[in-house]
Formats: sequence, C-alpha cells, structure tokens
Amino acid sequence: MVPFAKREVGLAGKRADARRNEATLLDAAAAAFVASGVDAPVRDIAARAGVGVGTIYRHFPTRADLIVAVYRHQIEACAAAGPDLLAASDSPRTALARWIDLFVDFLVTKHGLAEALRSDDAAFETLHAAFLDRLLPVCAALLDAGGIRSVDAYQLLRAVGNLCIGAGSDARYDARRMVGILVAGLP
Amino acid sequence: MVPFAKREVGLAGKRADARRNEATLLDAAAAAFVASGVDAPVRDIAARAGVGVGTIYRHFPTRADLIVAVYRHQIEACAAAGPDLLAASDSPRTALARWIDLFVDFLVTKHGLAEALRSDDAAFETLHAAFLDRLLPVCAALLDAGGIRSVDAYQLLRAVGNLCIGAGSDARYDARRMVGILVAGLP
DNA sequence: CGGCAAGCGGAACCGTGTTCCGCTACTCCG
DNA sequence: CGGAGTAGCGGAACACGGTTCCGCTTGCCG
Repeated sequence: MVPFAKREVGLAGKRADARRNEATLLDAAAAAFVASGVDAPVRDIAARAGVGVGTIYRHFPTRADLIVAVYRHQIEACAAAGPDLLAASDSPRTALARWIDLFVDFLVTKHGLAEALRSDDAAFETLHAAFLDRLLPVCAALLDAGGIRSVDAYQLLRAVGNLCIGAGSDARYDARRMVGILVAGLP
Repeated sequence: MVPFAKREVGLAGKRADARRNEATLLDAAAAAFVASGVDAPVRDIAARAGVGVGTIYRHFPTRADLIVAVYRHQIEACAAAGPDLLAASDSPRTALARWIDLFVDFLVTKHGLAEALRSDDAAFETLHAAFLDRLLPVCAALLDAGGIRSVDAYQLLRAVGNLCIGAGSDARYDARRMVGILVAGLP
C-alpha cells in the first residue's frame, strides 16, 4: 500500500517543496483568474504565489495547462451532470437545454475563458482538448437521446462557446438568452 | 501675426505626399489583412507600404481607424442592402435572413475581423462604433418589419458576430449554419 | 529661392510571454 | 548527523508586438 500515491497526477514523485509550490500556484492562479480573468499576466500569478515565473513554466509548460489544472474539477462536474440530467428530466430536449445552461454558467463566470477556449493559438490546444475530451461525448449523448441529428456535438459546443464570449463585460449582451434561443431553435 | 499654419487643417489641405502615403497605406493594409488577417503586425503593413511605422499612426491613430478605413465601403454596402432586401423579399423575415447572410459573409471572409469586432480593448472602440452606427439601425428596421421584439438589434448583431469568430480557421465549424439556426429560431 | 512647418522614419520604450542558467536547499545515503 | 548531488528555484534576459517621440527631410508658399 502506498499512501497518497498518484492521488493528484501532477504531484506524485516530486520533491516536497515542488509539490507545495504547485498547490500554491493553483491557488494563486485561481485567485488571479477571478480577479483579472484567465488572461492574468504570468508575473502577477507568480507574484501572488510568491515564486518566480520560471516556477510556473516548470509546473505548467503552457498557460493552457494551468487553466486546465485550475478548472479540471468543474469540467468534470459539468461532464458528470449530463447523464444525471438525462435521467432526471422530462425529455432529452429539456436535459440538453439544462446541460447547456450549466456549460454556459461555467463559461460566463470565468472571465476570458470562452475567448481562450476558441483561440486558435497552438498554446491553447491542450485547453481545447481537455474540454472536448470530457464534454463532447456528453453533448453527443444528449443530442442523440433527443434525436437531434441536424448538428453535431462539436459544432454546438463551439457555437455555444462563441456566444459566451464577452458575456461578462457587456451589460447589453445576454449570452444565456442567445444560447437559449439557439438551442430551442435546433431543428 | 498669425501663429497658426497658413492652410486650414483638414483632409483637403494635406500635403500631396501625405495624401499619397495615406492611399498607399490603405492598399498595403488591405493586402496585409488578406494575407495575415486584421491582426497583421503594424511593422508589416508599414514595410508593405514602404513607410515608417510613425506614418501609420499619424494617419490612423489606432488600429481600429485603419480597419474601418479599409472596410468602410463594405460596411456601407451591407447597410445599404438592408432596405433593398426588405423591398425585394417575400417577407421581412426572409429579408432579415438574407441580410444576416450578407453580414456573415462579410465577417467570415475577413480573417480576424469578427474577433477584433468583439474585443473589449479600448483601442477597438471606433471599430465597434463604425459597425454599430451603420448596421444597428438597419438591423433594427428589419427586426421591426418582421415584428420580432424578442431580441434587440444589438444583441442579434453581437450574437451573429460571435458565432462568426474563428469561422475561417476550423473546418469542422460552419458559422453560416449556426447563424442560420439562430435566426430561424428567433421567436 | 529660401524659410518653415507638415510630414516622415525608425529608434526607443513598454508590457506581454517565454527561455535559460547560476544558485539554493531538499533528499538521501553513509 | 553531515556531506554530496541534483531537483528545483528565482529572476534576469530575450522575443515580439504596439505605441511614442524627436531630429531630419521635403513640399509649399511667398
């Protein structure tokens, strides 16, 4: 028996101070993301954590890795909610609508996340992948359960993500509403 | 004694070389936008035009001013098409759908324009304004003619603009289709 | 032609992300 | 417990893009 072994993937087998720094960095990054959005300057995050910028890049080679690490649990929760909603809702269509609502809530409450998600910058590839790996199958299952064949899950997630861009910084624009209209209008 | 310049300030009173440079810059910018998107580095545009970067900033104080100048005619054409479509179409709803198609075509064929349009960077304020000034009233008229009160013109344009983001760089995503579904689903 | 301000070029500056390397200090082993 | 070796650290340095600034050039007008 190996106590705590591999409980947190990135933390196993490292020196104690390295593990401490990684945890501190995750906290600092989460705080910085709340305060300044996911575009928070690397130096700010490093300063919050009380480490040098080199330490960030050692633990998280790209910004996307850091973002994924911070939000991994929420991505997971969103993915897990899919089957639950399908079981609990009156119709698959309702389940889809509710699940999309969860996804939208997630995106609009993280400033800049929707923007980062759709960036075609190669550095954000792993962020893109992390979302698609977990959420695409869930979305596909919901579409399938609802008998919706007119769009594939990728396009729908992409469209919803796009609609969420800038949602937090423009009082005249209500992303939730436009997403609702889109989903309701799916043929 | 007159401490001011001998000639009135204004476009017509510019020096001949300045007017020449401005025209050259517009051509160079248009070419750079086609080649590298509207995010083309300022130095690239200057190099294409054979001028220094200072010359760009003198004629176009912000990047948005340059973008607006390059696309002014197309914005204008799109705005002008609104009333025409309303007169020529079977129903206001059809006219709206066709007009949105024009708008989408405009956006997706200009790499990075949709992204720039929705940027909350203060430098893009005049770009934002240029689009809204001309297109918002047209869109509002089309919505009104169709009796659509459930969304305002700003939200619709914003949503359509968002859906067009990244349309040119992702083969799996068809912005025109998602926009079509959204517009068709407007209650 | 001569004076002078409009206009020009591009070096310099600033704020990002990212890399690199000399030093620190943690861990392990004797 | 103490010394050696290395994982890991800090932050200076570099890359790169936008923007500013200022000394020089040049078109314009008298």
